[in-house]
Amino acid sequence: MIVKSEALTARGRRTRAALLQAGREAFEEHGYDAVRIDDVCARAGVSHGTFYTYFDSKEALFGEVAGAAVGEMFTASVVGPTVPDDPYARVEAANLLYLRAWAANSRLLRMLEHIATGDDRFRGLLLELREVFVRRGAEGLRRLQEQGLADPTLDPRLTAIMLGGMVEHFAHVWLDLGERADERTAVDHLTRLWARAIGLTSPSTSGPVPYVDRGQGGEGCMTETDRKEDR
Amino acid sequence: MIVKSEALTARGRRTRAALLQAGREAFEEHGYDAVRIDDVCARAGVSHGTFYTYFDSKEALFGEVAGAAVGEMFTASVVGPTVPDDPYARVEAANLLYLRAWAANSRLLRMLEHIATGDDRFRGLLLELREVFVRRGAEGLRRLQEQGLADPTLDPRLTAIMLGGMVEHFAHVWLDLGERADERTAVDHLTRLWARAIGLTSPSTSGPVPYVDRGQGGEGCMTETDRKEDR
Amino acid sequence: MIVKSEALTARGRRTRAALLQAGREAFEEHGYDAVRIDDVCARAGVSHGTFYTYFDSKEALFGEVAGAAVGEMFTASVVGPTVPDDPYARVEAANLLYLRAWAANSRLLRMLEHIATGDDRFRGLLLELREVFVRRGAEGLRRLQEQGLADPTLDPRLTAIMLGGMVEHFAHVWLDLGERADERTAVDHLTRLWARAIGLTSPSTSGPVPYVDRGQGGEGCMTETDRKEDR
Amino acid sequence: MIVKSEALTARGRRTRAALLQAGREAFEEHGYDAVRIDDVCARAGVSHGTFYTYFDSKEALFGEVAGAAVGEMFTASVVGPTVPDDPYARVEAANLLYLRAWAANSRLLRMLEHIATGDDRFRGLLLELREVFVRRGAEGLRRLQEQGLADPTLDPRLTAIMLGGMVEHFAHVWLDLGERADERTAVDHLTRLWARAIGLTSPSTSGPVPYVDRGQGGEGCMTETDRKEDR
DNA sequence: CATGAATGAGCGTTCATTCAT
DNA sequence: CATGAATGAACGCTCATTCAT
Repeated sequence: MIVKSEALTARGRRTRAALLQAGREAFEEHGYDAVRIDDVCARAGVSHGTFYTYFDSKEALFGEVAGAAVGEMFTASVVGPTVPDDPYARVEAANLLYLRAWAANSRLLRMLEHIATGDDRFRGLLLELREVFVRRGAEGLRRLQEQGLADPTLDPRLTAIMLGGMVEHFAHVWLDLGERADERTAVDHLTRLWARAIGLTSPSTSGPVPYVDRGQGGEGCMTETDRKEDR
Repeated sequence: MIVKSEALTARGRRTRAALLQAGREAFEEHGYDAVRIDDVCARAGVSHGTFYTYFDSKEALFGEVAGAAVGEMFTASVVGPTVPDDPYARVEAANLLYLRAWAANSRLLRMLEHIATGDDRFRGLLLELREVFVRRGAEGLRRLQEQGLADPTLDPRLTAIMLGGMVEHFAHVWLDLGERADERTAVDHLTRLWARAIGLTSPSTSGPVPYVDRGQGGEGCMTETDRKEDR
Repeated sequence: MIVKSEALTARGRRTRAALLQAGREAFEEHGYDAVRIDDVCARAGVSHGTFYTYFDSKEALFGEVAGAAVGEMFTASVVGPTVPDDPYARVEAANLLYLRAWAANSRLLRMLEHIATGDDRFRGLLLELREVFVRRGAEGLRRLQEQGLADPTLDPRLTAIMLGGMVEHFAHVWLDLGERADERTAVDHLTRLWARAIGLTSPSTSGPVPYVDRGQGGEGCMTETDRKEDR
Repeated sequence: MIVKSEALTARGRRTRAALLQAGREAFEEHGYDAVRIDDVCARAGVSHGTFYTYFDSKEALFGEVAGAAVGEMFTASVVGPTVPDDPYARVEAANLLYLRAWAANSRLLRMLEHIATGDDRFRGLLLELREVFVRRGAEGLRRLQEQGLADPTLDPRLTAIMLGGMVEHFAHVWLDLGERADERTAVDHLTRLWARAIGLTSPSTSGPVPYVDRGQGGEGCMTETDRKEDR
């Protein structure tokens, strides 16, 4: 994706940034199709023609906006070294970060998915984004498997796609479709499901003790979570 | 959604059906925006003006097409009584059916998601579809919990959304984004992840024995599945 | 050049003809670039959108208009059998017809020349037009040569191009650039120059006796033509 | 045509000359309409805004470019005193020079013709160019008539226009439309046609003896020229 | 003098929808 | 019922020209 941005003066950089910002807001508010170049220009406080000084087309603008969102996803969802080395805690931290990163870019990423359906240039961007997350997840799982902390019979890539998809999809349902849930409960559930799905065995005892039904009984140390009523 | 279909002659019914079928095909092939009324009419073999005898607008046509797809999803994904009463087997059957039902309607459902973003009428249809599946899943889980076969601390609705989302999202990645995987492996993984995530304890011993790491050691009775290499 | 004209109703045919006529007039009056689709539609009494029911583009409209003009040139400039078999008389008749045919299509043909410069589709039309006239002229000359009535050392094609060009160019100067001359004098001069250039020898004595300077004298039976003063 | 060129520094003169040269090249390569001020500036190595320091508009630039081309036509096509006083030889020399002068300015002159159609300022320039050549031709013919070397019944101006047009038009067909011919043959034909058309009688015997059919026979002292086959 | 950012009028084209026949 | 001609609002994009720095 070639970008019109060589040799800009300070003023030019300001205008370009204003258009980019205005574009991002407009796309988020109204969706790709509903956004008119005029809307973006009005919001950025420039005339119609100025837009084309900085972007070749509406599509090009979206390309940059989406690219920025993708970049933010990458950086925002890295589980830093602050988080303790406990696997469960790290999964939990990752889920939390992912939910939040998605929350910040939800609308744009949905748009990217839609546009990518019919445009190979955007399809590339989308697949790249996806691949980074899939790789990261698969790598994490493989390490756990090697440490004997997770079921070694699971295919790392497939599993990463499936469990990563669980989180992503929930984010969509929660944030875009209005499913009511509080963040803490959501992250707690996601993490427990994830951890147990891969058979995660905590080396330490930190984190909620994963449920293991040790027999046919069915009783155990459960606390009733806030049960959600149907709307 | 009011439908223009009262009192049609036989000929009229045939024309209407042709338009509906043509519309469905056109939407699936080219996507909502790219479809022109002309395309639909040409495919149905009627003149441009005739379209408006049967549908109020392009949107109305899509409404019916999407409604039909939703209906198919409902009927296609009911796990029949043929499947044995084993919980694991029923989850597996449900996953297989859901993957296949999605495969048959993938494009239309993605379109419905997209259109629903900006149109409340379609949003209703989408939420209705989602709700049926969520209810069905939550109900199933609650039953297992009551039978002591699944972790009773999980919120049924939240869990159903998350695990259902896992399947749905994987279907999208697999079918729409071209992730390579064979159906058997996919269903196997989805089912194992699902079953273990809820702490499913098979009353019988049918189905792959769920992996349970019974201690700190990490050895156990696992069979190596066809490990998939990264692409 | 594909034409949008299959299966038109009487009404459609009328509208199309109106647009064609309106287009021709507009092009002739204002030139290709200055003509707006709106102008054409207003003149034809239809709305803007209707234009595109019948023509794919402004260029397509011009293609048909130019094609019609070219067709008229062909038919209008055929020296009929009414003209006596005298070579000189036939050349004269041809020149007169050509001048008049050009007069009727001058502006359009100049536009065709201009557009053809940058567009191969129109270049083809232009070359075709030119070729027909060149062939016709070369053929005529060859016949005269075979009859021993014209200089056999002249290359028929080259000569036809040059003398034909003389007439065409004069038509342009006369009609488009406003050079003042009356038709009779113009045709008379063109014909005499043409005839003498190829060494035409009249078999009969009809027509103005071609000037032949039979020595160094320089006297002869000449009538002073209306001498035109410089402007 | 007022020109922005008073009181330029050396640097200014260089910039102006660069723009002029760049403009000429751009016009010749892409045609008036297709040339963007940006193209010219880029080619001249100056910024967009600088253009308007030296020229009032794109049209003004073309005016100067065209003016220069017209000037070159004037100087390039003067038959110098080197050419012997033989009339035929001088006509031949003039034709050759004219063909070559046209070759050097063909594209620009065609553009001038086109633009002059709708712009009176350029129309003036065009008519001036034309008038100079017409005058020159008419004057030459008049001299020959007075010397008794050419048909005195021909209107000098009209004849000059017609025969001059023959040469000019051939140049166009040859150079712009790609008619194949070699220069020598072309000049030979043009000159023979021209000479015989005005009934030129050579005082000397230099040059190809003009074909004169001196009776009804049709034989004569002709030499077969390289006969060109139809393409 | 040079720069290049900003301007904005202008135009070709699309297509869902209406309606006379 | 079917037809298909007519409608017209809407929008992306171009580019010559201006002007503050």
